[in-house]
Amino acid sequence: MRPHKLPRTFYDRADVTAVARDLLGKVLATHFNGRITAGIITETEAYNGAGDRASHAHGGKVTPRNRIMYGPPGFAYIYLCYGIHHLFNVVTNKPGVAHAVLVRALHPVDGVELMRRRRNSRHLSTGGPGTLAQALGIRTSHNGCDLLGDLIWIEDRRIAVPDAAIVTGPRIGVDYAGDDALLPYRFHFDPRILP
DNA sequence: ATGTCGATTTGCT
DNA sequence: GCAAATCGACATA
Repeated sequence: MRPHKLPRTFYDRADVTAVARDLLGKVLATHFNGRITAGIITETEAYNGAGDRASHAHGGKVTPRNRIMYGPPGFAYIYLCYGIHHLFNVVTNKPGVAHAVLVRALHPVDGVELMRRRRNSRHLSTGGPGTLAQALGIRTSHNGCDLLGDLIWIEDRRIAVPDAAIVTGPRIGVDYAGDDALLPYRFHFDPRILP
């Protein structure tokens, strides 16, 4: 059975926090050099574009780095953080509206051995935004990748995450954003509830 | 041209 | 618990 990729309409929504919540339980997959690695999304954060002081697009500013966020929904925004970590985001909403969802953590399901090798670590950890990108082989060169293409996609495997299992809270590492740092834009759940 | 800081992780003290 | 790693964006000169 071919992967059931999320349609463009999934990403083309006005409420970026709704997309962030609905991404929990979906499966993020990469297919590089004939090898597939994938994991269930367990943690996300919404970034609400121009009006959000924590967003790279705050105030509507455009740079070579963040311009992909202003494009159509369903594309990958990948940037380098602290000079080292490749952070993976999903662009949402209409062109011109720079909404994005940061994928912060995964529960590995496919290609676990390859993920471990990429991490070059004894323990496979995909519990942070930088480590999950490394485990999936995602790099800044994949910035702008179409999530309905064959390199990186997100699929629906009908894994239900009940509202009661979801914890909502303020985003991580955005203390500089003033009041916006307090917004409940972070969504996560404990992967131990999974079958 | 130079300096500071960031949507972080790791290893060493 | 702290600092190194190290690049893009921005402020200051």
